[in-house]
Amino acid sequence: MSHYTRDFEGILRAAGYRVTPQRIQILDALCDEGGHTSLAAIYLRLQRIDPTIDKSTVYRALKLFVTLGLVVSADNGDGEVYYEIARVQPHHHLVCRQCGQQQEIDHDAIQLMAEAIYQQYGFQVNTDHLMLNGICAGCRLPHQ
Amino acid sequence: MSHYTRDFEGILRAAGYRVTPQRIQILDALCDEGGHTSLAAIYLRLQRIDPTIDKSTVYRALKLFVTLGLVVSADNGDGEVYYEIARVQPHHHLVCRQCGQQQEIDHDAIQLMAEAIYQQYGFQVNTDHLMLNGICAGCRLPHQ
DNA sequence: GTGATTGTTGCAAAAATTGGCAATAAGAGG
DNA sequence: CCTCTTATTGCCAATTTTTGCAACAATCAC
Repeated sequence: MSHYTRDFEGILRAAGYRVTPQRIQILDALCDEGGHTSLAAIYLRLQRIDPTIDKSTVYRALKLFVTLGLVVSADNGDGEVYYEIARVQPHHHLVCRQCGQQQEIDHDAIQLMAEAIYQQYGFQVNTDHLMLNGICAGCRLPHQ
Repeated sequence: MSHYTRDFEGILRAAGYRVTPQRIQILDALCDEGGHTSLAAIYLRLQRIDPTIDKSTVYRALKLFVTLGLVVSADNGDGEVYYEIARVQPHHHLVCRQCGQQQEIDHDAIQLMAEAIYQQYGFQVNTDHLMLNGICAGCRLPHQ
């Protein structure tokens, strides 16, 4: 599976975990779905490929991937948790409270904050994937 | 109940919601527990005061308080979600991945980031209560 | 390959969270 | 104070998420 951005199998093995077809399929599903994907969507997709995969396996795999940093999870605010393959260069999202639209931003602004915190508190922040709420420019300004 | 930092009842009423004994008791529990409190802890405490309060009522009340901004919720990373009375001056937490210790920080560093994002994207971030993971100074340095 | 070791899986049961609904009670208006 | 309106509650059922465990299979040593 060459569409992975990282050597997931190697990372799994290096951490002492096993590479199973279920885990590979779950990673594949995450990759193919592209952007943010919910657990329900992943499970549905897997069902079509291999109906014997249990939902608890998906839960466990996703939790493992998140703790390993392979996958990044975020709560959209609508209650559902979304999962996404972690990129090498982390990025973040601005979610508008008004229109619900999401905007990706890069790491720069976050990096600034992380450095300030490091200076002040000696704490090394690991900001993989932030989800920031607020009001986007379009909604903030009265439409003219 | 004068130990509230804000006029919760007024805020509830102003938003068209009713002030019920259940909601007051849940707010009291949040206040008295001080720092971060889990839903389970709140429910346990309420049971001793009034065993007729249903768990679903606690879920609903907490969800309402969060959307109203009266209460702030954060995922510690250990799976459990924690709730806390929102302060007027928002603050944030640094959670160490190694030792699990939490450190409170004030809004300054976050404010900086929010301003940078506003400058660059026109997006007005609403950062009520952030939970940042990383490595604290004690764990990062080899103990000497 | 073959066998041993042990992490993983699927299943089922348990626990947590959410949703529907009739009865109740908070708030408004007399 | 009484009545009316309707948000809220408690109860129950449905749904989602987690957990325990025996069978299975990935990995390693040979």
